[in-house]
Amino acid sequence: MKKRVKLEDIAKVVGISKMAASLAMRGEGSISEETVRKVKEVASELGYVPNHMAKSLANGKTNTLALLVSAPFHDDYQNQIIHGAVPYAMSRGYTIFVGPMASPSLESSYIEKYKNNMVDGFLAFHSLVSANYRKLKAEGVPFVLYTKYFRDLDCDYVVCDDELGGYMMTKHLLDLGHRRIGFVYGAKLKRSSEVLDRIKGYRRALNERGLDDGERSIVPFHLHYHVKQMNSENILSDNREFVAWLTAADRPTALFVANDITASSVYIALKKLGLRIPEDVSVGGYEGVYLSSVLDPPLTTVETSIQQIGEKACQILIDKIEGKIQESAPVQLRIEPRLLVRESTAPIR
Amino acid sequence: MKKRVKLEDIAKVVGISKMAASLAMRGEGSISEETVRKVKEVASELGYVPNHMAKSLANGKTNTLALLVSAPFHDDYQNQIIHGAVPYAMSRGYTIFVGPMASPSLESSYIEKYKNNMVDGFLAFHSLVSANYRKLKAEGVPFVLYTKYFRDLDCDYVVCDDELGGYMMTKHLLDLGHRRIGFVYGAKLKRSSEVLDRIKGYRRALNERGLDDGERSIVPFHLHYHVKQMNSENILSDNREFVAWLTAADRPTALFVANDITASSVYIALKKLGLRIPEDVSVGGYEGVYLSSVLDPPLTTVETSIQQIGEKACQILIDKIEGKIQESAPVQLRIEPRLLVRESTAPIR
DNA sequence: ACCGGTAAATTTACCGGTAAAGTAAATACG
DNA sequence: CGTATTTACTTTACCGGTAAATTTACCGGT
Repeated sequence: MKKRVKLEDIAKVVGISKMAASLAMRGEGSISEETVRKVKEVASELGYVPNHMAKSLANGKTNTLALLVSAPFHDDYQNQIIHGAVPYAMSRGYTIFVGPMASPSLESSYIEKYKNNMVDGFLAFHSLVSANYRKLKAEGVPFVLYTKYFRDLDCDYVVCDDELGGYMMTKHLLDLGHRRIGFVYGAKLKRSSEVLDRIKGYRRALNERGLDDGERSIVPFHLHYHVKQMNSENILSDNREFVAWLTAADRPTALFVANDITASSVYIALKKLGLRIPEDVSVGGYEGVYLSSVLDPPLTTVETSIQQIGEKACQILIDKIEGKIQESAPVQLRIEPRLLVRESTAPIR
Repeated sequence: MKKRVKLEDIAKVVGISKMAASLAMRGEGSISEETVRKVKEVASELGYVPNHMAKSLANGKTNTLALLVSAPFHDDYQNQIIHGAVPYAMSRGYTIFVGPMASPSLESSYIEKYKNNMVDGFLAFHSLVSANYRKLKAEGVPFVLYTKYFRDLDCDYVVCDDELGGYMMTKHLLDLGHRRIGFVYGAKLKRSSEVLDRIKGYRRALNERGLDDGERSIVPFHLHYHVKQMNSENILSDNREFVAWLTAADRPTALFVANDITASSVYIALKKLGLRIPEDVSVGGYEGVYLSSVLDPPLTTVETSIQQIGEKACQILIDKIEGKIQESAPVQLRIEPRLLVRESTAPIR
């Protein structure tokens, strides 16, 4: 195995100092066109590849970001974030570490990596605890949250306009004639900003028609991520509140489920209860992931451009890192969602 | 912002040379217990965090791996690989770059990163071209393939025992009395090792009953990844061969679909054709991703422990990098799958 | 008192870049 | 024509570690 080619080798061939070669390669400083040409020629002849570690060590910048993703995730939400962020980052010369937060402690340990000089900043799908990020902010470490933000911490984020999305879906159901519209959320996501905002939009729409009854029509749902065998009895016994409500005389005629994957579980539960979608109950979802399109019937949902969220978040992060965004006020973006009407919602009978 | 603490700072406090501090921190060389204790104490007091870049530059090892994942992927297959690999890697002191192969050219450009001294090795879900990996092998760069391997390149890999899986599913369908069993694969995956092996198992099972009719019952299926609106007319018009076959007099009574996500599209097509699952056609899938459990009816599938594949592949890669595996013969692992019988397959009527 | 051996460090050099300051020759300016 | 400014580099020092060679001190044995 022949030794790696380094700047010095090029310099020697061209007959200049390694510093001149360095400048020539980067097109900085004042180096004659002639020399630049020669250096680049020799570099490609010798197959020169810059040593990233040396570069990073020298200028204290790694051109690397950490992308913290949620776990477990069984739809393609996080995939799409990755697909939005990574290629964009590449196009700007950055690589991305992906950190699935299999356990809460992992989140902190990823964040520790920053301290090792491994990354220049974070893209984060945060867990409930804001402490980690409060610390990052205090230390001036660049980070951008995606999909959900902290209500008690002012920082950069890119999210879907969930309040609007919540409003749109509820409006859609109201327009179909539904009056008893339930809101169902995955029990574990209880108080995430995205759920809270969707609820806000939901209640605003109800309010406009004087139908808001507070928290009463908002119920949690325990979903089964690891349904390997279809022992779907569990799905009913684990959701007594939900079942009681759906079998009551004044059961809701429509359900707005906080996200598609939860909706997929709700579908199973409704079918178990003998309720047809949409004849007996209309169901609306949120996210617009692939999953929603293969459910039977195809799920009406609020589609958010997930890839765009990933890309935008990445863009903001890099801009901040490179000082292209100066204002001290945080960048807070809300991407407008789109109502995607399919076959799981129908006029009330 | 106060300056980072470095080894020299610790050394100065303890009153030794920075080299001694370095050795003490790593527990190498011969440093007195007393000194080691003191160094570690001071280190934690001062909040010392080693500089990863400096370390890497000095010893030519980055403790970083690249994980190349496929794209687009709309189920949780790649997620599970990530979840298998990343935490395991962390536990051995490695971090992982994730590279979605949004375009074929990206694959090469990720591989180039190795040359920048950015990673010690690769975990790869390869595209069809073996050239890249042939080159890696020639250069002695460690890499482990997962899920699919090259038939024309002898290297390390961890895959599902797809021949066995194919056999198991086909046997299951035969045992249910089916005699005309079609094999359906995603048109784009045509000749990947995993599909070929599943076909091999499928044909072996058929052969045992003298039912193998060669390639005739093996048809491609064009699936719709981006079904945003449910214009599922396309799904039929894009799959004329499939439709013709399923509407013929001697249509298959069972379909073995090469993977769950394709099966989800096949479901839609079958429903469009007015064929009930499993009453009219039994359908079997492969992979056992979450998606398969929320389809209606829940899909009978061949479950492979995807996370385990990710973890194993990572383990082998790290072992190779660290020289814990010496034999020159490649490590080639086949993880045994499990038949997961749900409701999409039933005895022939 | 002399020797080899070893524990506990230290010194030197290097990994492969970059920033900052310095220099020599060419060009511009009043 | 002499000085200021550019242009095109070079030199020096440093980023924060590590490997390898070297030093120092102490030990028991003869």
